[in-house]
Amino acid sequence: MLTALMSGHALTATELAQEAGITVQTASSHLAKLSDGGLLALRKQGRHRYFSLSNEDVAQVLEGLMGLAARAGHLRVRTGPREPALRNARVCYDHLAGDQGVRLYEAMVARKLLAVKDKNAILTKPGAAFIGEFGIELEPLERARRPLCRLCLDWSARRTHLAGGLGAAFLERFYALKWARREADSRVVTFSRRGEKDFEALIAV
Amino acid sequence: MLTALMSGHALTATELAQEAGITVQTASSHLAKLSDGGLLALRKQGRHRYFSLSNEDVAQVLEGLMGLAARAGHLRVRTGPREPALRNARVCYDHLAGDQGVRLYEAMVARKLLAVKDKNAILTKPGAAFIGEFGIELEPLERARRPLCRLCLDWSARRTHLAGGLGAAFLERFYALKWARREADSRVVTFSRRGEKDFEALIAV
DNA sequence: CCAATGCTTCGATTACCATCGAAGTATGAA
DNA sequence: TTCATACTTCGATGGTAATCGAAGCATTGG
Repeated sequence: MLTALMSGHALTATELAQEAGITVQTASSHLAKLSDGGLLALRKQGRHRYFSLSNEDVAQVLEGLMGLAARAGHLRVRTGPREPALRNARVCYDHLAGDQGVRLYEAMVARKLLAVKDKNAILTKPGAAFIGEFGIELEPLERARRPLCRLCLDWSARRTHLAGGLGAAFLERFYALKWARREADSRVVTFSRRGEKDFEALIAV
Repeated sequence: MLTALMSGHALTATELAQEAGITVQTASSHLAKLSDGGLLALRKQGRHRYFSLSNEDVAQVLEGLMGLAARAGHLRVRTGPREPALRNARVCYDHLAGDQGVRLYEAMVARKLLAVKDKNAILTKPGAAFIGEFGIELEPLERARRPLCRLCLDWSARRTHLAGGLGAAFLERFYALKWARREADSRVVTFSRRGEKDFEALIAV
């Protein structure tokens, strides 16, 4: 919820609950605590209650915390109880989104397999070697008209993951290796126990 | 423990446990988590393990967090389980120390009843009015040789509270009003239920 | 090699917090 | 008035984390 408020916009309790994937009751209790703690400002407007970060300092500290988390590779956003599977791993068009998608992307950036500049990603030389070792053929992807690497924003509009031809290739490879499969009638991607372990090893630094 | 490490010195697990008022076992588990999280750096030296903040950014973020907490008046340090009463309120020479002592001091600073400059505190005009209303006679204190306002550091050497003639006068007044009493054979100061409430009201902004 | 010191790991207990259904309050619309 | 919407409060539940005693590991000094 705090991350959502980093935009600077004021949001209602219901919107924030949706953002966080929790019920309004739960959100209400947390928002009350955050307000009491002086982190949030409250503006009543009719039957709506708009919450926003109380000042620039709060945003600054959050920015700092997120920076520390990102550097340590611990940006795994703690998922709410609502639809946890969906938040963990899901299909976004034809590539992997959700926590696992974000982790894959961030690990690749951290290991300099991807070079990100101006919201565009480029596969580095070590990156090309990496995907080759993982069993993805680079050539046909490069020949295709589709861009190799694109960045995709999560619904929360805060978390980036890898899309484009390479993103799709990764997911296909996960399917082929039986690391994961797609649930019927759902966007949920389920990792097998074994697959999860191998996936962890793949993205480990 | 993080606060203790803000000094920039590296400290051992045992020292940090003492600082936090917890056992070494508990400290060890927390230190392991903080290290895993990338907040702490570890230097082994013989049978000692020295922990320190891993980099300047961590210190920066902590500083920011403490700033937010201080501004909101929520600097009440979460006390460990060991000797909680002692940490909450105790006698330091002849004035109030522990969380309650710190809160009193910080509330007075926040309300500009005390002006702090260069680690010296001065009672402001509103401050003089405040203590008068509270039933402390200023004149005899000012005539005494003892300094009116002195700042005293907690054993943790991180938390400031009010000492000097005024600090002593406050504690005396708390005794006189039956807000608090000193436990026998102990430095612990116990607030009555009523006294706690009135104390809260006194320091409320 | 043994004892002492510094620290970690294990296991069990306890306290606490998040969570959400249900019910209550407040505002606005019909 | 009555209903609908937005939100909070209450209460019960389950899960999780802090805590510490006991035991284990590692280093040093004798």
